[in-house]
Amino acid sequence: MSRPAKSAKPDRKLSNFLCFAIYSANLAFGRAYKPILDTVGLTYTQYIALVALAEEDGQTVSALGEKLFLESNTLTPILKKLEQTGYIRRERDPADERQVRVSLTPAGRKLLDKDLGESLIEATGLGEDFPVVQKSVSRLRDNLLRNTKPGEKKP
Amino acid sequence: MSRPAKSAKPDRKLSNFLCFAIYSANLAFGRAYKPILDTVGLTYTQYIALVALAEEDGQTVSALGEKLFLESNTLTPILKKLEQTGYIRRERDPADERQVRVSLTPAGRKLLDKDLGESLIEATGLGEDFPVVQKSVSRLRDNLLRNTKPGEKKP
DNA sequence: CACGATTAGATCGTATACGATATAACTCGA
DNA sequence: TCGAGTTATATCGTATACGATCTAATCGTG
Repeated sequence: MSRPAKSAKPDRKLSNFLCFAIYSANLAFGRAYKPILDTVGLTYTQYIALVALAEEDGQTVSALGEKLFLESNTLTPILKKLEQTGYIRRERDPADERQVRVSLTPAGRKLLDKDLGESLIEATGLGEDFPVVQKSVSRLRDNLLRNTKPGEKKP
Repeated sequence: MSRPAKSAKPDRKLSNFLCFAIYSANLAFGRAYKPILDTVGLTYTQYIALVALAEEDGQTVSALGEKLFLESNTLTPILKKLEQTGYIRRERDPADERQVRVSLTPAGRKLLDKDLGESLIEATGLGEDFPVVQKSVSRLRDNLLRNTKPGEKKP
């Protein structure tokens, strides 16, 4: 989607598309994190999932999915991999066998103490705009999700 | 990566991670575009590739890849799909048979005239901040790519 | 001009995303 | 309480991303 324009014919250039800016910035983050995460045997998404898990231990797959905006079809394989790597545990909730509770292992907790992304803060070159951009993009995401919920129209 | 903090122990919450904001905003864009793009039989990435192609017809795969920050391993299958769907043509350059020139078909050009993302501008809820966010995120991307080039260090 | 080095695309294997569907566990009303 | 409906997770098929590698075409240098 390109930026708003008063004129009838907006500039249909890639560089004016906000969606492309986000898309390509996401690629860039993935690449920036790769060499760092390779040292601990994690992928970008796996790392993000660990951070979400750190906020609250013993979450169900759906709860984690709500934080991450992902569902079980995507999350299950990722969590299985993280379990296999030894950073998390997955166990059925005895009180409701449908649910799977996910928790950090000591290895997982130790990993998160390292603050692996610290070195990238400077690499963004945003300086004091950092929190502003972070908030704008989060707001953008929330608005998009709310305003385009499947089958819904805005009032 | 979380936002900068003066304190020794920054808030390691998901919501403070710029990379997560970008990651999830990208998911949100993909979902927002889906119902629109479904009507013309395109995926999100395929659509972005078409827009990049519209900037200049007859580009090589690498040239397109530079605009999109993608390489042939990702781009080739996408372009083959777009050819199959009838929106582009792919042909070896007679002057250098290694290169593949990609061009829009009339159907592809017609599609791009429709301005499919227009309706999402409002859904971002950014209002007049739209171009500001677009530029900040693009800058962020460029900085990340420049400052973390494989094996390189900043001076 | 021959031949090793380089270049452009393509292919393959792995890891996400995600719609559609499957499966097992729980809920709730007749 | 029993069976229909619901819920939580998992599975499957398709489409990206991307490192590693392959192949064919071109280039460069002796």
